[in-house]
Amino acid sequence: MTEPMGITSPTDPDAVIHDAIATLRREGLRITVPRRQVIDVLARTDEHLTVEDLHERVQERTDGIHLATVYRTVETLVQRGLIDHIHLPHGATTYHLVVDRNASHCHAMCTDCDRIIDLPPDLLDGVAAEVLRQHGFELNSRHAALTGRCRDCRAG
Amino acid sequence: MTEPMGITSPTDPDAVIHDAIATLRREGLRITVPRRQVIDVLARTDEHLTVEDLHERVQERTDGIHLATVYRTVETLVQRGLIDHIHLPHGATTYHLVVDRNASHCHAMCTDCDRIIDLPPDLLDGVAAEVLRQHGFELNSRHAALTGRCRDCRAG
DNA sequence: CGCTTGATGCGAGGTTCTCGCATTACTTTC
DNA sequence: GAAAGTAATGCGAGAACCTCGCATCAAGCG
Repeated sequence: MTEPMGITSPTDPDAVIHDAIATLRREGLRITVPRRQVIDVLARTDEHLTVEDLHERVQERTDGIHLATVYRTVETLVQRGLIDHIHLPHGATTYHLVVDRNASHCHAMCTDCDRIIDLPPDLLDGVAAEVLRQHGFELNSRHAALTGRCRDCRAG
Repeated sequence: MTEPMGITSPTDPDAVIHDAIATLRREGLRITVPRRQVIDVLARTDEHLTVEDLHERVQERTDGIHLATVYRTVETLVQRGLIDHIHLPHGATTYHLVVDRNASHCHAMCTDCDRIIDLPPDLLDGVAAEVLRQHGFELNSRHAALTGRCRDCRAG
């Protein structure tokens, strides 16, 4: 992997934003209004947002930012490891900021209520090791959006 | 969980087709040409096919079957538990016949070459139990399309 | 064989996402 | 602080995947 990113206070939006901007700059990428806004929105929520969601919220702040730009922005941020994306059954891809690069967590989605629950980062470690040994397949647990039924829907 | 793998001859297409048709009939559903063809195609391959794939192959046999019909057919077959569908990142949903209803397997997709590899049915059993206990979330490992990089792509 | 109604064919259209191209604006250099 | 070079954006067209309503057809029944 890469060198440990010295994140000071993990949930302080301003610090996260500053780090993200610094990373972009370090990689030779330009700091544009759309990029600032997308990072800002993601840094100030713990929700998992679709591009549509992001576009909507970014629009509320700065008018005229095109949907295609948001798509390109999240693509860029994913490539640089600044945000994670998970693919959901029956729906769009959702995005969320990477706070700790060494502990990106797993997700599960309820097929009844579409809610997303976060799971421990190490949940699939054992399985990953097993799959690597048996099948030579290197699991990326980040993208693994598991599915099932959540506590509430099972009860209801 | 038990391990009832390979009781009769699990890969005999004709037997599988016969069973599937019988199930449809038992459920009061009509046995139509499109349904026959979709089941037939799926029974004679171990690939994971998209609706587009299915439509193409069905068309080669009987002309005039509409794409929308294939969509409706797979939906019906999924509902009756005759086929499984998995949602893939960056692509369409793929379908494959359920051979053993007690041991539907897991899947992983290579993000480099888009290949799908089948994984043991019990791979996520431990994780599923853990998630259920800790989070009350009932995992459905059928839909869980894991992602990562396959042996070939890691080597290349 | 004819009836009933579930299933299909068809096309319109929705949603999610991509792409090419002209224009804008971020960064660097002077 | 202005000009230059080019990365990034805004825009619209359109691809890919999927859904739906409705008229028609045919599977299964007696």
